[in-house]
Amino acid sequence: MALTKSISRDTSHRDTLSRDDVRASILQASIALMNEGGLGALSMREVARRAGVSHQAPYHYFADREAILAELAGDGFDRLHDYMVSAVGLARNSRADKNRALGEAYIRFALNNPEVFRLMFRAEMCDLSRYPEAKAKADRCFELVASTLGAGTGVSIDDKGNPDLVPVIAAWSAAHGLATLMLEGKLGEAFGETVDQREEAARRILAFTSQQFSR
Amino acid sequence: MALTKSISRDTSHRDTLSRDDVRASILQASIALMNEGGLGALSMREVARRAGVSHQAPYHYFADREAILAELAGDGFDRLHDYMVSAVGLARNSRADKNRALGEAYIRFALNNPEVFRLMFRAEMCDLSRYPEAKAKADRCFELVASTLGAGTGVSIDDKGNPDLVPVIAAWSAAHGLATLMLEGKLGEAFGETVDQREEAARRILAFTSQQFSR
DNA sequence: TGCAAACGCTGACACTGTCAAGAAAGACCG
DNA sequence: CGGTCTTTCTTGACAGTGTCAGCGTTTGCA
Repeated sequence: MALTKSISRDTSHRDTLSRDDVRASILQASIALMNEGGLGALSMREVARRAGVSHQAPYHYFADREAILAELAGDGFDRLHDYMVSAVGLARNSRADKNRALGEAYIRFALNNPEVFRLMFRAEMCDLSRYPEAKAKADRCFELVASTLGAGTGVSIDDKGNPDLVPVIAAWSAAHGLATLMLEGKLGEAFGETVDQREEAARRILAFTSQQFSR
Repeated sequence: MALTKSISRDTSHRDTLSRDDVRASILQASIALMNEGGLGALSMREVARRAGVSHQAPYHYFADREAILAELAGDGFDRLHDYMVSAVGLARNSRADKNRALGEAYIRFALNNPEVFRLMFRAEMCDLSRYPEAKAKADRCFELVASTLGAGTGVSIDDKGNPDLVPVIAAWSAAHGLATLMLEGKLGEAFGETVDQREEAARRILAFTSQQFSR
């Protein structure tokens, strides 16, 4: 993960901060701000203040605000990937179980990391096409979803040789929509206030959906 | 609709703008800005500039920026309601047809009004609990969804006398997730670039979903 | 050693949302 | 009619933002 990478020139004997240290502290301050006050509270100047550098220093590491957001989004996709991989790995061997585990992991990630989830799925926050690294991490997530769900729904090949993504997208949409609606509070408080209660509610709804989708 | 209401004190003999005219022009400028440059481009000062008033005038009609957004969101929910009502009315009598028409209308609205759709479903944009009028309009949409889909999936009543919303939310999530993913460009360009092409793709996916949901 | 690049700072600019205070104009009341 | 109150709208200010420019200092390398 970008935050903890320690590959750097050996500058540990110096008492000043190494390049990577500064970069890491900028990212760490960004994450803290995002989690405390939402994406709106993530300002370049406040980030710099928290990182203990001048308001201009972050520009030596990131071209602009969007570049920081892209880095955070990339990390988010990596972590979502972890969530999903381990959930699918733990699930029993049945395809239906793996599919449900995938959806549950997706929603668990969203509820536990609301701000970064918003960031990851909002086009105007960072245009991923301008940040190939982050885009690759996003694509990796999509491919995991497609290969897991695709295997489960028996993806067919159309006459052009492309796999039929319709069932994959349908199932992904169901999980993504549920995550989004819960995150934005559009389902009311009927489903509990704690994250645990909301996860349990999401599980029930997801169970219904995946039951419908399994024939 | 708030934009066209003309109930006002009779001040038409004056050559200056009436109160409602100013209010309407502020809202109109807000909508134009939102549609031109996204929600980020909707600033109080630019709105005032476009409406031809001083930068402070809008504060006599709206407490703050959020109040304008709440008004726009309310209008959006009214229009979404119109979309859905007329689509369901036109559909054939079968429950499945009405359900599919509802979902298609939902997505058509989202694709044709992307910015206001984003606004309507983002909690941090305007806290609807602070704007009861807009909240009522949102609730009206949800009730329409619940009554249409509920009738279609045979809503059961739990032991506390509450209807079982699980199937309703599951179906709503599927449509909402698809709308969101398409809107934010997360499904790639594989589904076409024009709104028409994307609507057609959405119809195919929605058709698959509703087929799965109908037993 | 010398030099160029990387790094970090201060200062400035245009922009934002919003508070404060005042001016103009209509409404209400004696 | 005169006086006062309220609404409407103004200009001015303040703190905050993202980011460009310019200037030192440090670093890595030839």
